[in-house]
Amino acid sequence: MDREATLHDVAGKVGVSPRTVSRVVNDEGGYSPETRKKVLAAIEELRYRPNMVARALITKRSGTVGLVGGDMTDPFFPALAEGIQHRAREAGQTMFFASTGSDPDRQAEVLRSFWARAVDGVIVFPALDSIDQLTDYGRRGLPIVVVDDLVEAPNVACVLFDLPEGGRLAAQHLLSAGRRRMGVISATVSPPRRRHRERGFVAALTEADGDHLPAVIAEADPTVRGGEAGFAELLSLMPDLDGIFAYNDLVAIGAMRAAAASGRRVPEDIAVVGCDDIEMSTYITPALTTIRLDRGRLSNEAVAALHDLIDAPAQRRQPVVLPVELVARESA
Amino acid sequence: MDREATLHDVAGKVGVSPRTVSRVVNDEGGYSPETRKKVLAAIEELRYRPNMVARALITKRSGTVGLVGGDMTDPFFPALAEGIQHRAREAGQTMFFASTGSDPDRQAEVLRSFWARAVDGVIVFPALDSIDQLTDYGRRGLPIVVVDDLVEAPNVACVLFDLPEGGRLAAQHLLSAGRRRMGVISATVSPPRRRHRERGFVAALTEADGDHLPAVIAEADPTVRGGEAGFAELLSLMPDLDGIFAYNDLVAIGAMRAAAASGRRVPEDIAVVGCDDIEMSTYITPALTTIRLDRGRLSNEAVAALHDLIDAPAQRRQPVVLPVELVARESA
DNA sequence: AACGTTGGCGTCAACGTTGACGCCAACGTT
DNA sequence: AACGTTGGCGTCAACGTTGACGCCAACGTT
Repeated sequence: MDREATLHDVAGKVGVSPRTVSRVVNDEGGYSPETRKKVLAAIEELRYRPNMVARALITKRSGTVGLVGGDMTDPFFPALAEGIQHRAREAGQTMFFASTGSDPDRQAEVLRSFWARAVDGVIVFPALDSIDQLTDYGRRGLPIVVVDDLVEAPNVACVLFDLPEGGRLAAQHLLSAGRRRMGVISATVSPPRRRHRERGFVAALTEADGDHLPAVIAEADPTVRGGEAGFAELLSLMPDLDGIFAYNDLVAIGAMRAAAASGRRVPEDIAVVGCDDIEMSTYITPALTTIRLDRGRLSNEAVAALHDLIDAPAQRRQPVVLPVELVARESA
Repeated sequence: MDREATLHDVAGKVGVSPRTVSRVVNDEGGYSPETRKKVLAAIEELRYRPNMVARALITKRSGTVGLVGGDMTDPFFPALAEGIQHRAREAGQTMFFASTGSDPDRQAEVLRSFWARAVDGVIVFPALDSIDQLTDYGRRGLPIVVVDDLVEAPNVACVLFDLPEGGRLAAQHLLSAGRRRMGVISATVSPPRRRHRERGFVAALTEADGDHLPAVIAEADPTVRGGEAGFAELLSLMPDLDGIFAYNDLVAIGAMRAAAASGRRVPEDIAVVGCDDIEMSTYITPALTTIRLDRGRLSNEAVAALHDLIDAPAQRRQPVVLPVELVARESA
């Protein structure tokens, strides 16, 4: 438990200046092959590791990225965090993680703490009404990748799924299964400007021919329990409901449970389409028909966009839009 | 996007030395109320935030904790990470996260990177055969909380669930439901020294009176697919199997699926008990009987143990053992 | 032979803090 | 009146790096 070795210790051992050791450590060049060999040997022997804190203080690069999520217990999230963490590690970076519960104040606190720790960039699942915060940090020079929203600001890049298309696919699937009286369960954590799924769904219904009714819309927490409540709300708006498009798979599962509890069969009486394609959706009975969002793809694109932003700030870039697909199983 | 304000800027504005501003920022005392007020006003106006990197360089405290997990996509994990992150944030700390896939080399890499970034401590779900690593870092002065294993070393504290009791509860439940030919699906990622569930289960069977057979044991990945494979393996060892205790709920779900696919009914033909009590277990059909591990409790205890260790290193402490309970649902 | 270039270093200062120490005026104590 | 204490600061150095710069010997060029 003695002190960690520093550049100075290595330099002393080899008989060169710390600056030369630093050059070797960073592969800067400007040293002879023999010096290099001796330095590397001393590094090995003393188990020297560069102190990232000291390095960060002067370079303003800490080798860290922050992930700001809504709620880790949302089953959509872990695979994403895992992917992002992987990619970041491949780039030699370590990942901070914090969740906001979609609360803008907590998001502000999280961003402050990340910023004070000199993160090189952050990937954010924005909390409610927090665009100004993000714009502000972008202007102050923090590279930010925003997921699932469009933010126009310096140092901000956007990566989103084509959720309107997801809504359209869900609507078409339900329509072609003969459903005529449909409801959407939206999420309270999703502000109006981010209701892309819902917009796509409603638009597809509006555009389609046929005798179907316009969709009714309920709002709920994005959880199984929320789905149960959302189902009840939809039912009160349209008692003979025959199709549901849910904000995510958890909500869809909740809706299916509530449907079963009310004596309705899924999909015979009510067809249900979810969104996300979490693992559970395959294992549930009936297996859930859903809009698949490719989380591996999202992780890759988000990290790539962030590194882009870090390497070449100031440059404008187009939002990255990721395709979605409908996975037909048993529930619709 | 101009430079961030520093102590120096605040000091200049107020007309005191940076050291005095630092004293105010850290509530050290040694300044007059009027000075304090002026300093706070200037801090507000300049939007000054202490630079944690500079602070960490000299205090050797970075205000960060690291969480080293096996795999974020294991549904047991997110609630835990969420809880830990919460508690850490309450203490003003930011959380690093990295997963190892239970690979000791990756764990080594993760610990190196955390250490280089001066984490104040880490909470580790140890990878296979990685106790020496942990002992080593403990000796070098890193406070470590190890989950679900016993490690005797300086700066290392242990928090574990009473898994032997979990195994015992599962065995008793299956026995009292009349099961006589039982199998255990263990996990490949769990080294022999950490097979507490299995030991408890087998011990309870051995101790119990009756005409039941000794348990057969299969090994599998701790996933649904693993559970399916584990079921097949158990069946090949004991074709008329009537009870299963699975490493975790995912494995139990896999076993139930394989049982159904083979035409067996759960629980009538084969009773299945899982372990963890993940959310999905309530929603699956049949709902899973399982050993509940209280993850909120684990988060709290782990963070508390870590802060204990950080505040008073060197001191010996007892492992914290958390109780478990059996939740009877439909599958057994 | 005189010159410019370059390889291989070293020196110094700085990043933004805090620990250690010192100083002085104001005050209380004897 | 002389003294010790304490409140309220300031100064300086250090944490472990890297950027900027300079220096010198060795070499190639004309």
